[in-house]
Amino acid sequence: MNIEQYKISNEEMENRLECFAGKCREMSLKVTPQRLAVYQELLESQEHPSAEMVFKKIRKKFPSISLDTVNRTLLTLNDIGAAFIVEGSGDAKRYDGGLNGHQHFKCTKCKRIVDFHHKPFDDIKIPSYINRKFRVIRKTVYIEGICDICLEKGDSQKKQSNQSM
Amino acid sequence: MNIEQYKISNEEMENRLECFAGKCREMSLKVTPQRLAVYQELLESQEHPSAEMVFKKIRKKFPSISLDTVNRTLLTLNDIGAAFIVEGSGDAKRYDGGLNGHQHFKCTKCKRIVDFHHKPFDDIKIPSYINRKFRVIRKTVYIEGICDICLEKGDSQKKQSNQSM
DNA sequence: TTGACAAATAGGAGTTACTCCTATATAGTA
DNA sequence: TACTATATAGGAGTAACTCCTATTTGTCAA
Repeated sequence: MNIEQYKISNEEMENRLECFAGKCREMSLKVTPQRLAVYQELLESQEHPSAEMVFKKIRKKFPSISLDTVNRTLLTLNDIGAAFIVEGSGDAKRYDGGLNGHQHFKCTKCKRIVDFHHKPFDDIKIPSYINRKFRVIRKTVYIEGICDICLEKGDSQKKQSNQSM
Repeated sequence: MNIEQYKISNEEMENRLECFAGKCREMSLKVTPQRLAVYQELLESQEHPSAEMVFKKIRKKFPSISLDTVNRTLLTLNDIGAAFIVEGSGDAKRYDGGLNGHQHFKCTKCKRIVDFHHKPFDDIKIPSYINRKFRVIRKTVYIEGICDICLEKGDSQKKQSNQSM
C-alpha cells in the first residue's frame, strides 16, 4: 500500500517537538505554547489541513487561540522549513487556454506562472494503485521557485530556509 | 528555447473562435459576445490570468461586462474543456508537516489531498534551462481527479468534459 | 529572581477573490 | 417575429485571509 496514512508515535512526537523548539531558538523565534500547538496539530493531522481546520482542532484544547495566530504560525512554519504549503494552493484561480502540452513553473514571490515544455514530463506514468482508486483527470510535473525577474530585483532580500526538518 | 511565449496568429484565432462557438452550440450554451471575449482574451494572454486580470483587459473594449460574468464564463470554459484551471490554484492554503518524501493527489470535488509515494517521482530531473533561469525550490508530480469517496457517492452526477480543444 | 523589552498574541477591522441573488436582456427556436 | 430558457449586470453576501493595535509573554541580562 503506497497511499500513506502515517501515524506518528508519542516518542516520535516528543522528539519532533523538541527538535522544533530548537529550530525556533536557532532562528530567534520564541517558543510559545501556540506555536507548539500548531506544529503538533499539523504533525498529527492526516489531511493537509487549512488554517481554519487547524484552528478548529486546536481551539478544543486551547480556546483562547485566535485564527490570526494560527495563520501567522503556519506561515512561520513554512518560512523556517518546518512545514510547507501544498503546491499551488492558496492563490487566486489561474486559467490556461491549454493551446498545447506544457508544464508550469510558478514564482512563489510574484505568482507569475511560466510555461515550459519538457517532453519526458508529458509521459510520466502514474502508479496503477492510483488509477485503481481514483479517477485521474490530470497529472503534471509542477515546479515552484523564484523567477528570474524577482531574483534580479530582490536577491538581497530575506531568503527562506527551505530544507525540511 | 523551451520556455514558451507562444503568440497566436490572426487566422488561428479566427479558427479557434469558430471552433469554440461550435463547441458551445454542441453543449447548448449560447454564443454570447461576452463568452467570445473571455475566450479570446484567454487565448491572447501569455500569463495564465486570474479572473480579475481577464476582467480588467476585457473592460477596455467591453466596458459593461461584469466581473461575475468573467468568473462564470471562465468556470464554464473549464467545464467544457475549452480551458482549465492551473493545477492547485484557487483554494485555501493547505499545509503539510512534510514528514517524508511524497506526492499529492487532490480531489477537485471535495478538495481532499491524499499523499502517495512513488519512488521514481522523487528523482525527476528538471531540464537545465529551468535551473539556469529560475531558482527552483520545489518540484513534484501532482495529480488531480476525483477521489474514491466522491466517486462512490456521486457517480451519477454531472461529468465534466475533460478533453481540451 | 526579577525587570526590561522585543516579539508574539487576541480580537476586530479591512481586503481579496470569489459566489449568490434577482431583475433585465438576449440568443436560439418555432 | 415572438417566445422562452439562458445569460448578464450589478449589488449583496461569504470565505479566507491579512492588517492593525493594545496587551501579554518569552528571553536575556543584571
